[in-house]
Amino acid sequence: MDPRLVRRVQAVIQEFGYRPNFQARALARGRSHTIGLIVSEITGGNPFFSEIILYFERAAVAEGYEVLVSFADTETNPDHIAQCAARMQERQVEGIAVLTFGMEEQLAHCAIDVPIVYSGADHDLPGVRNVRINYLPGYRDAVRHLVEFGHERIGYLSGRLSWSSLRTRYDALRKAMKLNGVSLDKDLVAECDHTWSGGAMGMNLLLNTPKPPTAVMCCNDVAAVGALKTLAARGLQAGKDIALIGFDDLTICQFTQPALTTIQFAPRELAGLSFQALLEEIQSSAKKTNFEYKTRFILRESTCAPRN
Amino acid sequence: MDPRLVRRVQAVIQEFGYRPNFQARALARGRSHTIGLIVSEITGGNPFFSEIILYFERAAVAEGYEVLVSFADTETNPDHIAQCAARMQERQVEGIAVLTFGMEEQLAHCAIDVPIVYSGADHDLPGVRNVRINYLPGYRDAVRHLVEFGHERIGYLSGRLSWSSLRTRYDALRKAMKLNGVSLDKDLVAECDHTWSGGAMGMNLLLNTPKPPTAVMCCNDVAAVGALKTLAARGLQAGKDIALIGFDDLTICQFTQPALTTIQFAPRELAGLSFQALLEEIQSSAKKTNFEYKTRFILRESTCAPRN
DNA sequence: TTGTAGGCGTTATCAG
DNA sequence: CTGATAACGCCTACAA
Repeated sequence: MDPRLVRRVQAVIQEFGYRPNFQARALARGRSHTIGLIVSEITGGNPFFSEIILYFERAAVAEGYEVLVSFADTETNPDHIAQCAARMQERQVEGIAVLTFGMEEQLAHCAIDVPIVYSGADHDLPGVRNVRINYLPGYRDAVRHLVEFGHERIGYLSGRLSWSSLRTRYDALRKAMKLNGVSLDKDLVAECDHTWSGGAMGMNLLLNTPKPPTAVMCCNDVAAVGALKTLAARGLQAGKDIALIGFDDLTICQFTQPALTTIQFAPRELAGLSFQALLEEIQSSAKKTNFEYKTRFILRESTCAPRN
Repeated sequence: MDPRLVRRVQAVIQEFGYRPNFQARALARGRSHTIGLIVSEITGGNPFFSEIILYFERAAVAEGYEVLVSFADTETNPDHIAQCAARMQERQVEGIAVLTFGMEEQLAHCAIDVPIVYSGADHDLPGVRNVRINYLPGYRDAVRHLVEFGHERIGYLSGRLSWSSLRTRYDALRKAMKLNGVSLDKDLVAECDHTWSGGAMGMNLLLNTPKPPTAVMCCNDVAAVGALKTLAARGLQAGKDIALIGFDDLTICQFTQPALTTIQFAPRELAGLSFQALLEEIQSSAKKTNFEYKTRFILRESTCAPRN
C-alpha cells in the first residue's frame, strides 16, 4: 500500500477520534475474540486466584482476546458456575477456561456449545480438554523429605473431602506416602476448611489427638499459615517442635516465620497452560498437546526431625 | 401476557437451545451493558485486588452488567493503563472504573469518551468523578494510639513516594501526627517498595539508623508482614520490642504472629462505592452522591509501649 | 394484536 | 482494483 495514504488515513482517524466497534465487527465476522475464565470464589482473600486472572489475561490479550472473568461460588450456590457459563455464552465467548481445580462438577451436567478447558478435573473425560495436574512429584518428594527426617506419624490438614479438588490431593498424598513406605493414619486427618481459620482449627484438632502427629502436611498455604497461628498460640514452633508443609507456594511462604516449606502450584504456569490448551481448542488445530502441570517440592525452613 | 404462551415460548427456547446474542442486541440498542475495571498489577500476589475484582463483579452482574478487567502495569509501562482503557472503549464499555488509588496519572492525559470514575485520585478534578478516600480517621487514631503508649520516635515504612498513591498516604500520616502533637522525622522514613520484600528491606534500614524508631507504621499490610520477617530474623518481636501498624486489613493480619494492628481499607466497600458512582454516571442521574470511604483503625496485638 | 421493514457498524462478496 | 450491497442477529417503530 501507499505509505502516504496510510498516513493520511491515520491522520483522519486521529482527527475524528474513530474507534472500530468491536461488537459490530464480531457480529459481521462471527468471532467475538472474547474468552471466559471461571475461577473459584474464595472468601478471605486467597491471593492464588488473583494471579491466575492476571496471567491468564496477559496471555489472552497477547493473542488478541479479551477476557470475561467470573468467580464461581461453588460453596453456597452449586448452580452459580453454570449461570456464569451461560452468561458468558450469551456474550458469544469463543471458549471457556475453568480453573477451579476440581470444583466444576456442576458444569459437566449442562450443555455448553463452545470449547471448554478444565484444569485439574479429577476424571479425564474423553471429549473434554483438561490440563492434567500431576500432584505426585511434589507430594512424593515432600513425604520422602519427612521420612528421611524419621517421621512416622504424619498428619494431614485437609479441606472438605466431599469436594473433588480436595479429595484428589488427599488421594495423591496417600499414594505418595505408600511410595515412601508409610501410611496415612485416618485419625491424623483433620477435615476442616481450606482457609486461614480452617487451618488454625484443624491444627488444634490434630494437636488434641491422643498421639499428635510429628509432621503435618496442609492442603494449601493459607491453611498452613492458619496452622502456624495455632502453633504459636500453644508455644510451639514449626521447624523445631513440629514439621509443617504447605501447598501452592504463595509469595507469603517466604515471609512467614519460619519460611514455609511447600509444594509449588504456580498460578502463572497454570494460567498459561490453560490458555494454550483453550487456544488450541478454539483454533481446532490438529495437534492436541497433552498439557500437564507437575507440582514441585520447595524446601524452606518449616520442617525438622520429629520431637521426642 | 398469556402465561400459557410464555410457557410455550420457554419450551421452544429449551428445545432449540436458543440464546440471545448480546453483541447483536448491544449493536441494535446502542448499549453494551459492559463496564471496564482497571486495577493495579501487583507483583507477588497481593490479595487486595483480588477482592476488589470479586466484589465489583458481583455488584455489576447484579445490575445486569458484565465486567472487563485489566491489570494496569503502572510500574514498568506507564502507557499500559491507557492501552487498557483504549481496548475497553473498542469493546464499547459504557464506563470505566479505575481502582488504582493514585496510580492513574497517565489516564488523565488521554481522551476517554465514556464515563470514568476514579478512586482515591489525589486531586479532585472538577469534571471527574472520584470516590474520595479519607485516610485521616484511620491514621489519626493509629497515631493517637501510639502516642498514648508514649512513642515519640515513630517511623514510616513507605513505598516509593514518587507515586501519588503513596505520597497521599505519607501526607495523611504527617497530618495525623501533627494533629497528635508529634512530628515525622525524615530519618525515620524508609522509602522502599510496597511489597513483601520491600517491607523486609525497609525495616532493616530503619533498625540500622543510629536511633531506631520505637514504633513503625507501614504503607500496607504486605510490607508490614515483610517487616515482621526482618524483626524475627533480628530476634525482635512486634508488640513487645517494637510497635508495628499495617494498612489494608487483609485477612492475613489476623493470622500473623502477633496479629497485626492495622488501618482498614476494605476492598468490598471500595469496590461497591466505585461501582455505585459509575452507575450514577452511566445513568447520568441527577443526583451526584459524594461517595467517600473512611479508613478505620483496627487494634490487634502488634503494638506496645516503647522499649527503653 | 401481529407482522414487517429498516437500521445498528462492520465485513465480505460480487459486479463493474 | 474500486465501489456498491447484502448479511450478521437483534430491536424498534410503524403499518396492517
